[in-house]
Formats: sequence, structure tokens, C-alpha cells
Amino acid sequence: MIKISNTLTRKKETFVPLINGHVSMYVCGPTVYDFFHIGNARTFITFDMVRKYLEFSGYKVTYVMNITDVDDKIIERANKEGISTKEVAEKYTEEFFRDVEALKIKKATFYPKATEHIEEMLELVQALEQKGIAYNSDGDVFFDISKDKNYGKLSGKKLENLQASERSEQGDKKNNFDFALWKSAKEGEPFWESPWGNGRPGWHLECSVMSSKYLGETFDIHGGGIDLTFPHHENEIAQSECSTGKPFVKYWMHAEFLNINDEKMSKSLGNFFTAREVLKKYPAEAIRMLFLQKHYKSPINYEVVFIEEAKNSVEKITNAYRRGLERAGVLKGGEFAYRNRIEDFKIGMDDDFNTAIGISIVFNSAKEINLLLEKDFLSEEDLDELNGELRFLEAADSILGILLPKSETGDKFNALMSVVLKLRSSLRDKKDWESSDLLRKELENIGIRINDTSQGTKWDLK
RNA sequence: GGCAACGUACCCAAGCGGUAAGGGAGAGCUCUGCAAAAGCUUCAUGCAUCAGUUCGAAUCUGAUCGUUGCCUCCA
Repeated sequence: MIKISNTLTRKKETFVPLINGHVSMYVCGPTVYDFFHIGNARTFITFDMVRKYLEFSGYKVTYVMNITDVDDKIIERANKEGISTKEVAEKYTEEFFRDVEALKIKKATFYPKATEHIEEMLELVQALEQKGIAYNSDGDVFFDISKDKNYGKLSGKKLENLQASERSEQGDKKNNFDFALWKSAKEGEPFWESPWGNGRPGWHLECSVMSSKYLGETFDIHGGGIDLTFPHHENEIAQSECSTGKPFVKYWMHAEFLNINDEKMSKSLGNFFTAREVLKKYPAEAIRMLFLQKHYKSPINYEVVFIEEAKNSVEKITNAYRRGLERAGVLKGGEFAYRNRIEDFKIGMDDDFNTAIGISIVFNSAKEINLLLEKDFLSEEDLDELNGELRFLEAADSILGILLPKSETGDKFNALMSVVLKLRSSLRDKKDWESSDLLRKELENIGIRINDTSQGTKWDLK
């Protein structure tokens, strides 16, 4: 039984999908005006893990992530670079997919784009207008929040306590917190025709429209970063529920931030690293380990020492796995050990996707493997246990994505290495420690690590 | 000002009323020509502070201190 912390109810609830065996899930995706930063990556990786765990648990998951390809920032960027908004959006959509793949994030079922759903958005705005909930003000259409008595139910905010914003959207609004459904086009901005004149959709509209199009008017899980709770998700609820009269989402999930120096990482503060930059220095597995080692609802502080540590952890686990595989041969059996580990793993993961516990079980398994590998002879039972542990690591990895890929070196390279190691062996036989140590050091410098073990000399790419 | 979250060892971090998981660092040992890797042992009578509830509290209640987030584009 999976439990989920639901932002809407502020409680941990047993997860029961609307349709038995099937999960409909929507997560707010990128606005494609730039590379995404490593903080955005945390949200994407969090929900990638959630999705994979649901699938592992036997659900068929329909996963939708939107691409916001029309927005102020895209316009700003296009003007700055002297190219069209379309070109900016296309470029960074492509870059988004490259980073997603590099981070070992499984592709969503659908990646709908805002600009491809303008028709449906217009329909939603018109429906709200007809109900007297939306009003036209000089080509801008606003949502009248005074008409929605449930407004604020997600974020727990009360209208009278909201602070008037200094940067609130321009236009004649009835209430300061009414938000734009449709914005009239300004000079030089992309626009679409509408009953209220040329303009473009407000930010919140696309998520209401595209989620219902691909998942239905009510769906199971809606995810995003915690900062989207208000106003974005609040407004999505307002739009959708006022137009359909049905509950919009059953479970709202929000991932906490990645901080720098205990402060929120954000584009506007300028204290961020792009995922692309970090991926140049560290493997995706280390990034995933760093994030997944902590529960998704706790803030993480990003520091170089922490990602270094995560990288070492990932190497340690991968080493145990690889060495175990070498010793075990073809994986088979091991039912008992596998079941035991999976059971512990599930206890953690079922409890609101507690990956911190999941990973501690992975460490326990790696330790057990290393312990078995200490033995010179493996009994039938030992081998069976080893198999079970390895199978568990593979299962856990299919959700967490923390095992390093095998470095592909090619037959010639492998043959060359065996010549080099043979040479070093003969030097060691002659007790020429100076030369053999020099060789080891030189190899280390070019990223090849040598270990002299009781089972012979092993090498590995760093 | 309103609304939230959080404070566990040297560091990171689980824990959600039954007596402190896991990882890293440190120390000692085993293996080893050395190094590395791996293993073993060790490392919080205590969980921000102070009261209270309870047979029993890191866990519940209240107060205090501290940190952060949201209320405005944001993952």
C-alpha cells in the first residue's frame, strides 16, 4: 500500500487511483527559454522516481509533462538574441530533452506544448466567461477569484491575508489577486486571435487544459516544485474546478528545493548551476544519488563536497554490483534473499517514496555482496544469496538509477590492458616495486585504476 | 503582517509513542611489498531549549530560541 503526502489535505494518505491499476500523473515541466538548472533537475528526478516506483508496483502510468513554449521570458530572450520566440522555444526544448536523457529520466508518455493547444485554451476561457467567472478588461481576460469560494484551499491562503503585490499584472482588475487567463498582445509579441482580440494565454491556463485533455477532467497525481503551490497550482484548481464542477486532482505532490548556502537556488537570484554544467563534472548517477539520498520533501543544500560524496557512494555500490556479477555469472534464483531485500525496500518506498530508506537498503545489500566476495569459495547457498542480492540491486536501480554504466572500452583496449598488466606482473615478480608503482601511478593519471587483489590484479576506469 | 516547513553525532541523513537505520569522515585491526579496494571493531543514555501529557516521548501538547520557504516570475 503506497502512501502519499497530499498537499491538498496536508495528510499522508493511502494511494488509491481513480482507475484500478492505472495512474494518471501530470508534472509541471520547463519553460523553454534557457537550460534548466540543477534545482529543476531535482524536481524532474523526484517525479521520475515516483513514476518508476509506481510502475514497479504494478501500475500502468500515463505521465504527462508540459512544455511551456510561450511566455514573457521566452519573448525577452528572443528579443535579446534577435530571433523569433519559436526559435528560442525549439532550441531549448531540444536542449531540455538532451539533459533529461543524460539524467536517466524516463520519457513522459506525452509532452504537450502550450502553443499547440491554444484552441482548447480559448474554449476554457470562454466557458469561464459564460459562467460569469471570467471577465474581459480591455482585451485582457481575468479570473474573478471572488466567484470561487474555494480559492486558496491548496495553499491554505486566505484572501484577506494576501499581501498586495508590487509587480501585479497590469490591467483593470476587480480584485488585486485576479489572475490573467488571456493577455492582450503588446507590440512585437507573438499572438493568437481570440474573441477578445489578439493575445496569448496566461501561464496557468495550459496546465488546466492539457492535463484534462490527456488525463481527463479529474486525475490522480499532480506534481511540481513547492514554489508552484501558490499561485500556479492554486489557479489551475480554480480554473479547472470552476469550469468542470469536478475535483481537479486527487493527490498534489510538491518536491522541496535544492538550496545553495541554505538559500533557494533560482534564476532570478543568479545562484544556480545548470544541469548541463554539473553533468560535465559528475555522472548522472551521482546527481541522482545526491537527491534521492534525502526524502523529496526536505530541502537539500548543494555543495561540492556533497556531490563528491554521492559520487563515491555510487562508485562503491557499482563496484560491489560489478564484482558480484563477475563472480555469479548468469543471474538466476536467489528468491529468498531477493524477497527479503525487496520487502525492506518497499516498506521505505511505500511510505511516501522514502528513497532515503530505499538507498540504505541498497547499501546493506552492497555490503552483503562484498562480504560474500571475501570468501574464497562460495557454497551453493552463498551463490544463491549472491544472485538474490544482485537481482535486488538491479530492481532498485531500475527505480533509482544509481548504478554506473559499464565503461565501454572495446576489445583492443581490453587486450592492451591485459598486456600492460602482464608486464607489471613480471615486474612485481622481480620485486621491481619502483617500476611497477610508477606504472600504476601513470595509469592512474590517465584515469585507469589498478587494484592488486587476492584474486589477481583488476583494473577499472575512473 | 499572514501561512507553512524544519532544528537528530564531526558532516549528510532515516525515524511519525516502545527505547537512536544508512552513508561519509576519524581511530584501531585484518589482508597486502606498498597503494587501493574490501572486511571487522569503535564512534549520540541522547534527538535546539524549557515545561507538560504518558508506564514509556526524538516522536504528542504548550512556550521559547534559531533556520528556511510561500504570500511576486520561480522547480
